[in-house]
Parts: sequence; C-alpha cells; structure tokens
Amino acid sequence: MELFIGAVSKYNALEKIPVKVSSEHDLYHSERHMLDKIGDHPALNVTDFAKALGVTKGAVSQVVKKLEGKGVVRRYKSGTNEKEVFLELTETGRGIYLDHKKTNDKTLEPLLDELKKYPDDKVQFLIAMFKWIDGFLNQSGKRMKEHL
Amino acid sequence: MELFIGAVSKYNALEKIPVKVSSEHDLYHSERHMLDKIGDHPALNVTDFAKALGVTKGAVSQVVKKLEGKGVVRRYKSGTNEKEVFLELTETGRGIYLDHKKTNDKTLEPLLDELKKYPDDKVQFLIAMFKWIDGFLNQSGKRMKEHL
DNA sequence: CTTCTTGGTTTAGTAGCTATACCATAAATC
DNA sequence: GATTTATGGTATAGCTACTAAACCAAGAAG
Repeated sequence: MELFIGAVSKYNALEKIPVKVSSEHDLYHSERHMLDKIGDHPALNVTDFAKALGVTKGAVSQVVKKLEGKGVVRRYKSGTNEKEVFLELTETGRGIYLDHKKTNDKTLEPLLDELKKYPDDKVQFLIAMFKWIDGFLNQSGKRMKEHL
Repeated sequence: MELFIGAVSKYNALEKIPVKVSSEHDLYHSERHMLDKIGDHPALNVTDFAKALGVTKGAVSQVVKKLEGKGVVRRYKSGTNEKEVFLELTETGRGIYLDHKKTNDKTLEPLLDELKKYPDDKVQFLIAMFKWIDGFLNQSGKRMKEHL
C-alpha cells in the first residue's frame, strides 16, 4: 500500500507540470485534462463533461473559457437547441490532443515492454487486482459520502 | 493504465474529504497528511519535513501554523540549537494520529483478505510491479525536470 | 400563459501550494 | 573575536483549481 501511495503522489506530481503549447501559452493540469476529455468525447454538453470529470459545471465553464482564450477549444450550439453548449477542439487543439496521445503512448512503452517479460496469467492477475482496487475505492467512496 | 489512472483519481477524491477532529475543527487533506508525517517521524525539523513531503519549507510552515492553532501539533526548539524548529504531536494530536492509523488498517483489511486468496508468487509479482512503476515514475519525473 | 426545471455563466471565497523577500541564528572565514 | 556567509524559519503576495451560491435564459410541464 505504501508503494501504491508513493506511486500516486509521484503520478500527481508529474500531472501538475504545465505543458507548453505555443510560445505564448502554457496548458495547466486541469486545462490539459479538459482538452483531452473533449478530444475523447466530442459533442457532450457542459453538464455532461462536469459529470464525466467529477467536478461542478461552474468549474467546467471556467476552464473552457480559458481554453477558448488560448484558441484550442470552441463552444457551439446545435441548431435546434439554443440552451445547451457543446464543446469541440479547434484545429490547434486537435493537434495538441493528438500530440498528447502520442507522447503518452511513448512514455508508456517501457511499461508494456516490462509486462511482456511475464507470463500471461500474471499479467491477468495484475489487471484483476487493479479492477478489484478500483471497485474497492468506489465502495469506500460511497461509504464515506453516506457517513457525512 | 486506464485502471491505474482511475484508481488514482478515486484515491485522490477520497483523500480530499476533510476529517472532523472535534466539534470545532476539521482537518483538511494537507493538514492530515502533515499530522501523520509528524506522527511517523518525530523530531524532524521544518526543512526535513519539507523534503520528506516534497513541498517547500514555506508550505510546511503554513500548515504547521494551522495545526498549532487547532491544538494538535507543537513546535519546540532543542536546548542547544536556537534556530531549528522541531515538531511533535500534542496529546490530542497523538490521539488523532493513532485513530487514523487504526481506521486506515481497518479499511485496508479487505485488501489483505483479497490478497490472501492468491498464491505467494503472484503477490510477489504484484509488489515487484509496483516497485517497477515507482522507479519508472521516478525516472520520468527526473527526465521532465531536466527538460525544463 | 405561467410555473418549474434545466443548462450555463459569474462571482466570491477557499485550500494548497510556490516564489520571494525577509529575519534570526549558526557556521565559516579572516 | 569580528565580519561575512550559509542555513533555518516565517510572512506575504500571487497563482491554480476548485466549490457554492446567485443569477440568467431557454425549454418543458401544467
């Protein structure tokens, strides 16, 4: 468990580092996160993004405003509905998104190589344990919320 | 990897929830973190705690001030050295620390039970992989810092 | 047509940092 | 021993990344 917590905090530290996207602008952690989510799930409205990210819609609104200011995201409304706001990446934004995905895959390559060294049943076990931990944390979260 | 990231964000969400320590005071995430570290490593000075936690000494100073205000931590100076400030838990603080440890062990019990179901070599593999990930993230962190 | 609900934005306030300036004490140098 | 340098700690200003609440507008329901 100490190892897990250590890994989490190191991962968090890595996530925090801002990424330069042009000579003018950096993308901060939450902004990059948002951009990637928009890239993954095009055509969701603000409220749905808020749910997907686990934050309030106000938070999404704020981050999107910044991303729009940096020219990587665009809001738009569907013809029929004048209320809901949908989000999509601009050309620039799409480039950054794809770049993120690529560098992400590249950094994860060593992990895949390492895993290839081990027999399949062990790797399956690892995945099963991660799933178990995921479900475990879900349950803990629910229990904590009930206790408030 | 998706599973890992999901687990991380759920773990972070759990960590964020403030803990009531009395009718008057809550302990926020950073404060609880600090309190636990002081409990684990008594008699370190502020600078060493900053290193141990991976934050600046200013940050430690701020959190400690709050913890002192809530009556769970005390600063003191060793007789000989008038410069360094050491940290220790008060009676109340020690109680909270031990309570954290106990509830922590209790929440982790299901995980231990789950692990007991599997043969030793698989558990060892799990630990090895976590160590590998830890080292991997360490390296990535260093490389990122160099690139700035 | 009026009321209620839903989607979005804005604002004020907060935690949790960092960086910087600053002060005091200890260590090193002359 | 006096002066300079290094070290330990604090205080302040500023930032990200949120939340909660007030608010506004558009749809849906009555």
